[in-house]
Amino acid sequence: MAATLRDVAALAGVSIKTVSNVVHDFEHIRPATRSRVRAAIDELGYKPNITARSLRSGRTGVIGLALPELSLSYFGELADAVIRAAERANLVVLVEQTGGGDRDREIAMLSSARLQMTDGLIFSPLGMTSDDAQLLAVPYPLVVLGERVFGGPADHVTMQNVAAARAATRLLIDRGCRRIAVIGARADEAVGSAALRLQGYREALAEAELPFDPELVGVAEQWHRVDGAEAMRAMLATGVRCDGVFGFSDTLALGAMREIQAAGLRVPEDVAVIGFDALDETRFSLPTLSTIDAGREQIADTAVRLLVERIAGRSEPGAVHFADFTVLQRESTAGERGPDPAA
Amino acid sequence: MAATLRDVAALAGVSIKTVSNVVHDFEHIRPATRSRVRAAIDELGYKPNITARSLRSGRTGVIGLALPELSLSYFGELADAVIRAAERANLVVLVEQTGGGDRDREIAMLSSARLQMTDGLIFSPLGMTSDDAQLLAVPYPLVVLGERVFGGPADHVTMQNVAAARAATRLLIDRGCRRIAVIGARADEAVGSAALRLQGYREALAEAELPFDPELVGVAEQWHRVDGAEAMRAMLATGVRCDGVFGFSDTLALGAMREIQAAGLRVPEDVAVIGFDALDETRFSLPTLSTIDAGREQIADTAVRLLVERIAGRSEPGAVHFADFTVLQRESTAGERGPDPAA
DNA sequence: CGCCACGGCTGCAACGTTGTAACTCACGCT
DNA sequence: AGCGTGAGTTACAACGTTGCAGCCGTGGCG
Repeated sequence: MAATLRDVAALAGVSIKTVSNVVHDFEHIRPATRSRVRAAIDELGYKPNITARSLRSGRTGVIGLALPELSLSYFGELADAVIRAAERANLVVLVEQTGGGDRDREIAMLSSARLQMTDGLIFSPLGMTSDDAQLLAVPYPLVVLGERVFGGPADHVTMQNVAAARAATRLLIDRGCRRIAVIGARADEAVGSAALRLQGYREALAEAELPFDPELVGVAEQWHRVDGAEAMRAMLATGVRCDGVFGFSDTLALGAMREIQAAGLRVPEDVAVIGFDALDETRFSLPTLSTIDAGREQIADTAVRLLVERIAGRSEPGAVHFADFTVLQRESTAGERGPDPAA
Repeated sequence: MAATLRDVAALAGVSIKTVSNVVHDFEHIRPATRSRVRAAIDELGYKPNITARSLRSGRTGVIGLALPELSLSYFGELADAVIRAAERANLVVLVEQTGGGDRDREIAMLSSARLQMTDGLIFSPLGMTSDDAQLLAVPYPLVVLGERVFGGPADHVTMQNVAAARAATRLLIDRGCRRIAVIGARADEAVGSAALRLQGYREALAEAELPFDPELVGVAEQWHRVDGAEAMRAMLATGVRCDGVFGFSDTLALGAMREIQAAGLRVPEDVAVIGFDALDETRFSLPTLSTIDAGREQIADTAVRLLVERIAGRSEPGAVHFADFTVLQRESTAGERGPDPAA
């Protein structure tokens, strides 16, 4: 059995509370008493019982992180960042998976008994919509990530999807691309990353006075690599030609790039490609993939900071925070494209 | 404030203990009482306080998972599998990162106060060695994963590295490869994945009576994609020729494959490539990458099962469990290679 | 008829910690 | 001498739960 305050107190010949005071570096303790207690602590190898402390204080020092799937690189990298940010705040992270966009599981997670021992939750939904916003009125501190649910009663940390997508598209336009395909649109989606990035794409086209061609919109309900490949293959098969591709995620872009190359086209000479997310692996594809760093580290830091503030009871929830983004120019959009000979 | 047993008891006009009995589906309760208590529970929205229950019972229902980095795909997928396996056992997972092979951090993790509220730990070290085995004698249930520490006093779940590496090499040999390079050896390593996989490689060569050529051993201390690319580039730069490459991990193999293609060689026609780990993304590379599924799901299931047994106090620790492996034959090793014209 | 068994329920103590109030000195001031 | 002050320490209660012993009443059995 592990030693308790009582054991230490008995050995040191003081009261339990004095030992507790020593553990907490309380000021008014005689040096002699302090060292006697310290010795007893060392001798018994005493470690405070966190569970008892939690019961007493109402805090566990644990925060929950609910996200779709760790095996998706984006969420693996996000969890990495959240855990590191939490560690800096002396918190530890309990990770739950909701599956890839399973709305019911996401909603169930919000009232899961498994989260009881958590001081608060960072929640990244993929299946809920703004219609479900009122479900975010939970009786514990909550910070929501992502683009699925807006207008809820919780703090919200998100990225500048429209502006970042506009910048990505603009990069292709500046490089000389005139027929730019997107990969990753969702058929029935009004909110969410896909809709916002599509909006940014259209804004960039409009700014450059380029026409919007529905044939250049590749639909992909899931955003795995295979989905990007299939969408690209389908587009190429219909004979639609493009000189630039904007993948709404890096995995989509990498899948699409594979199909472009398999079709005998060169990247970036024939088709330039840019992704979104700045996954580590984009630095090592062939060619290296240009992408958007939408501020994942900053999102993790901000989410943890907001959650800590909410746990401490400071500030009112409901604010929306946008992270900064960066365009990462790599090989897949390198070079300058001359005037289009076919135009 | 959340409702407690006391509140429910007062509302239902029964004792606290009766409410507790209802919550726990205790048998001998009059239906009338039961429904009255149930109604009070619903009215107040009572949820048991897990922290208090933990203090009383000594169990938290939380297990720890300590691994190097979630942003490495292998560990992201491992964590995914562990969390799913834990969920089936009604456990929730607290994830800690030790960094990529930081021995001191790994050792510190074993006695971290942050794990106090955990019933046990699944630990995947990357920097420790068998010299540190006695450090695994911790006063809580522990299951160790991986190839770094053998002979410790904890349960151990691992993969059949030697046999699986032999099978991977054998696949290349059967395909007709005669000069097979490996990527991912570590200079100073006696134990660990690299050493074991190198041993399997050498056994397969010996079986086929092929010579072992040190020039074909590519060193890579880290196993990111960039390390595989660099090792391969270095080997190609020295003029060493090979017709097959066995990457000790999928990321290494994918990095190596990129360099092979960048050098103007075709995969699999000029050089066949096989990896190790069966990462999801190997299904979507160009060409798709043959690899070894070393039994990640089974490892996660077994680790959770053993930990549960140890928490329950059943069985003595110290056993080593080996997962089954599968060879996944894909495009990167497709086709039959004729007799080597240069031979 | 007396006793036991048992269904149905209650009260108390305990898990290990911490906040609050209070106690005991020693000291210095009036 | 009497009193306030504050350092050093302690006792007690409480956080919300569950195990245990035990209470009361009813019905069956010898």
